[in-house]
Amino acid sequence: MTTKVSVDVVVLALTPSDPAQLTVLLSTDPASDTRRLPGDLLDDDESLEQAAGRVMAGVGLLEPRHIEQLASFGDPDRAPAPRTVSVSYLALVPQPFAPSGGAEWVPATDTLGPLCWDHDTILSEAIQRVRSKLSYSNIAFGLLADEFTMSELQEVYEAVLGTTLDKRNFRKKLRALSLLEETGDFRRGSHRPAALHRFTSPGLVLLDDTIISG
Amino acid sequence: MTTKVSVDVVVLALTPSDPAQLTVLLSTDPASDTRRLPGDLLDDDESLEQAAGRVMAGVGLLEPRHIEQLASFGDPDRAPAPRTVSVSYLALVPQPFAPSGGAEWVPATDTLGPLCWDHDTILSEAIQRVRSKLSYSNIAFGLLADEFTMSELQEVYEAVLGTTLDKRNFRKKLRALSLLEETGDFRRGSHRPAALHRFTSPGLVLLDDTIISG
DNA sequence: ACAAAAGTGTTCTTCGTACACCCATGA
DNA sequence: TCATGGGTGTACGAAGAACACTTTTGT
Repeated sequence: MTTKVSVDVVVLALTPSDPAQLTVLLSTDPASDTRRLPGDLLDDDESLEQAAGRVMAGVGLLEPRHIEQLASFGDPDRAPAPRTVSVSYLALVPQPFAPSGGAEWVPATDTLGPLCWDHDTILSEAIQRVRSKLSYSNIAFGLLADEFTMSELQEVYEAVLGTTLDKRNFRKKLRALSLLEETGDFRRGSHRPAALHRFTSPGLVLLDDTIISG
Repeated sequence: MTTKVSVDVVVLALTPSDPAQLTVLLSTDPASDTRRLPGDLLDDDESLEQAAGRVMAGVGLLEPRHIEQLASFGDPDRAPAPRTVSVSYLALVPQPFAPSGGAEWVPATDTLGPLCWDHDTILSEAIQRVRSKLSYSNIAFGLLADEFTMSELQEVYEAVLGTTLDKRNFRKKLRALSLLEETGDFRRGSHRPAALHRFTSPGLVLLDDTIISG
């Protein structure tokens, strides 16, 4: 009747060297020497969100762009005794920051080596969550800086969905949703300058219809 | 670091006398004499799903048509001490069965009187979940018997979404998805007999596109 | 015969999709 | 001047939305 509760956090970002690739922040479990999601036991006087914040601070992340509860996992044998229920969170950041606490960034491929206990399951549910939420929300903002080019936004969609998208249709669709505004600034490189955009609403916005159609 | 974990279940059905209305199964909290969601503390050796099954059995529900995890709630002051994290589940049944264990069916209106602790929040998240899942899954099967008429199916959509829908467009859309098949039987009344249908797949099916368009 | 719900098609508009070229800059 | 990524429009087909009457049964 009395159980340990852990809060585990899946922190995702795009890989800077290969923006078509997601990367996840992992710690190492000292006991089994395998990788695990950052997590800790819930304190008596903190909320689940506070615990998630504490876990993130422990790996060097103070302010994720987005965080939401993912799911809870409670099979009696999901982890070694004592019996522990995991409440897991999904956090998004615009790029892989320098981690602390011995954590490191690992490509979140499907061929990712096994993680501790059921953390593989948690990770794949997290990626699935981002993927489905891309199509009916502005969750992409979590993987982007405040200001971004349309190509960068499209890269987020392509990386998470694992597809390529038509540039003209993508821009047309997002223009129609009027979630974005131009900042007036430009990103410069050895090519035509790219107009910077931001999302008009600061947080997560859920849409009635879908952003990317079947 | 050691916490109580409760599993609470939101059981929803359509009201038979008014199929445009959802109804929810509630218990009464002996301490505060207010209504609450059926729930119990997690046993040491059972999974979360098993606990949800035990809770449902306690109110007379052995086989819901559908059950899924909803979310977890863990604010330190969400309920009286000892500090308890709630892992909540959503269950759907085709009609309000005779409850046991002192539970009763209550209309799930927005003007529903207050429930214990944060159970209002849990209930409204549950209704919201059904509402959004209607548009990208066949979750309506949870609120229907094995065989049903197209009008009954449409009633589920209208009750949960709180809208009316055009009969011809609704049927056209569902026919195009080919989730349904005719059983060959008919429901008879003082009117033209209605063809009975069933879902071709037994459980939850997630769709790529949306069933009901904006 | 009448009441009550079942069943069915067409038109119009909107939205998705496919597709190729010029532009502005840095080197 | 060249390489690089930025930026734009149109034509076609598919799907959504609006809309009203006939059918079959029970009483």
